[in-house]
Amino acid sequence: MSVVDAARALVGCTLRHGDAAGVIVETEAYHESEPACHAFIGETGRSRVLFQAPGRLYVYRSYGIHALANIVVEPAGVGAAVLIRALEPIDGLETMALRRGRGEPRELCSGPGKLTQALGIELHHNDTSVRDGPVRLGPPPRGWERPRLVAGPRIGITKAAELPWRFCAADSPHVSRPWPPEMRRRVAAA
DNA sequence: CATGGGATTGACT
DNA sequence: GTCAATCCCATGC
Repeated sequence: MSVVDAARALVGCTLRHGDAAGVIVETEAYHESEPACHAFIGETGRSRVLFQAPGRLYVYRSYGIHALANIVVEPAGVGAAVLIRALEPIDGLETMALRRGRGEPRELCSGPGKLTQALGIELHHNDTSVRDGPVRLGPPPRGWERPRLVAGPRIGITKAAELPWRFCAADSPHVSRPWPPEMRRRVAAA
């Protein structure tokens, strides 16, 4: 599966660490062929995990402060991953609130740095498995309707900023940054 | 070994 | 709207 298809398909799936869990409502795709991806420069100490077989967790420190979580996709040898940018909290909200220092549900996981803090994902989770490891990817919750998706440019990057590789659950109040309705482009749910 | 940049957030004007 | 915090890593000397 291409990393862009994977980014679409991951919206609606669940991410869990211990008792804290949420439904993914926002993702971005990163691929070695474009310069915003950490794998663009090739396989280095940092990007090594991106070239692993699918299903590894790639965690790195951003701006010296935040840990950002990605799920590695594409076959081994191809550097690509999906950044998890926002969750709708569904479990362990009290734990999340303690870690975040604030309790409003929309402030718990509505950003890539916020959700890792809320779930307790740290750098030592880098290169663990999302199937067997402490941080696990799961199917959509029972009875959960697959959301309509909207696509747009990725947030906060300076290179390859034109690619519409950001995917959000339409109208979710838990996305990191909504964009105006006239800028939205509908895409088919994967 | 020194330096610069960054897939962010929260506080402040 | 602006801006600082803060650290890992890649690069260059």
